Amino acid sequence: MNVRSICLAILYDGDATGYEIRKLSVEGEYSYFVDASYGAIYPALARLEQEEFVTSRVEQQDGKPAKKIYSITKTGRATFIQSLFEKLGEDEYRSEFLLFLRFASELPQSLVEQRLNERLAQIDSDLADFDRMKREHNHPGDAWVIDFGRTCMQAARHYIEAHGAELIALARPDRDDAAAAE
Amino acid sequence: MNVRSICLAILYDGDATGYEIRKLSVEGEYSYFVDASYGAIYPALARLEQEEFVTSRVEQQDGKPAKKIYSITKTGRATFIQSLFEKLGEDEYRSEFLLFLRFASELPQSLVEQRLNERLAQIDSDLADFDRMKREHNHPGDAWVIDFGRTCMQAARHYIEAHGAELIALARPDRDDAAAAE
DNA sequence: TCGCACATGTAACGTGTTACATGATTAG
DNA sequence: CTAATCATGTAACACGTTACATGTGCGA
Repeated sequence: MNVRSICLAILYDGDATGYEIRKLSVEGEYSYFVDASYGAIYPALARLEQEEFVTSRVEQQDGKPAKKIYSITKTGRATFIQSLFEKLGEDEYRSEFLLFLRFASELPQSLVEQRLNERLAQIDSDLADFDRMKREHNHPGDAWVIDFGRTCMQAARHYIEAHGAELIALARPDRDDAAAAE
Repeated sequence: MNVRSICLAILYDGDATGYEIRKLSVEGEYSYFVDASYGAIYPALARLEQEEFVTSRVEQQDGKPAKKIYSITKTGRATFIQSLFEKLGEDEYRSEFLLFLRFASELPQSLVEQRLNERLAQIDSDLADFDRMKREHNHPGDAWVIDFGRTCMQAARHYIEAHGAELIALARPDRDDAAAAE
């Protein structure tokens, strides 16, 4: 799933600027699919425009810099939907958190406990995000996908709450942390 | 989480060759943390050896090419554990599958249904993998992490089984698929 | 007045992938 | 006899990030 596809997916639901696309993909609803920077988005949009998958118009604003608003074309829509017919790339999950937990037995209890608590807080904040998104969602499939995410997150939360203590018990008593680092 | 760290994490549990590390990270237990290729692993190991975080010895084999077996050093161990004390990178989840489902309303029902079934099959195969891994696990934290993964996957599975039909209902009746691509 | 939000864009850089070179053995 | 597995390594390439350039207006 490259930056090009993400631009098309976002523009599918409505016009946007490069600036807005980046925001959506880093902080917003799309952050669960991608995480793209300006250096990737602006060139991608320029190329998409050349290929006539999107068009742009410039809008002057007083005080603020001019905006370059992109719209998806009919060809762009067709190409994007067509790409969904092709074999999907595999989902990928990369978790430094889980790698950390795997080594709980080599780490001080206090650190393991802290990381577990941080994760619970993170999940709660994500869950709140999902609720906000669900209120704002516009696309018909959104609600389903959001609830899917919520279900998985809640399962993770419950597991940590039910079994966190077992992991902490595995870790090193706190005086030992100098030994662990040695 | 770069390739260097993964090499250290794998070598932490025992000696391995570059070939074996790649296998573990693509097909094996580590595939849930990374997915590294030869072109990344071999240079990383060479650099780690220069920095004295690992050592290597060559083992001749009859019939097969010679192996270069890497071992982690004391410094390597300490450095790796120390890196776990530092602030963790965020988990990342990238799912083409969810992006696809988001656009269910633009796609033919048969395709949505097929993808949902493929996913169920994929989850079952992952679940079976987890069971195998749990039998083979050597590291104390492994069992916890594996059960965590299993819990999340099972939640995903149940959600798809319980709510898949709602998504299919949202999709386009099958005659319509030419229109969707247009 | 400091820094942030808005807004676009480029150049240097980092990191990892794909494809190739090499070559014996074994299973189908 | 073909393909896969074992095994290491490199070079070309793709893709994306970080940092910078540029400039205004607003809130703390």
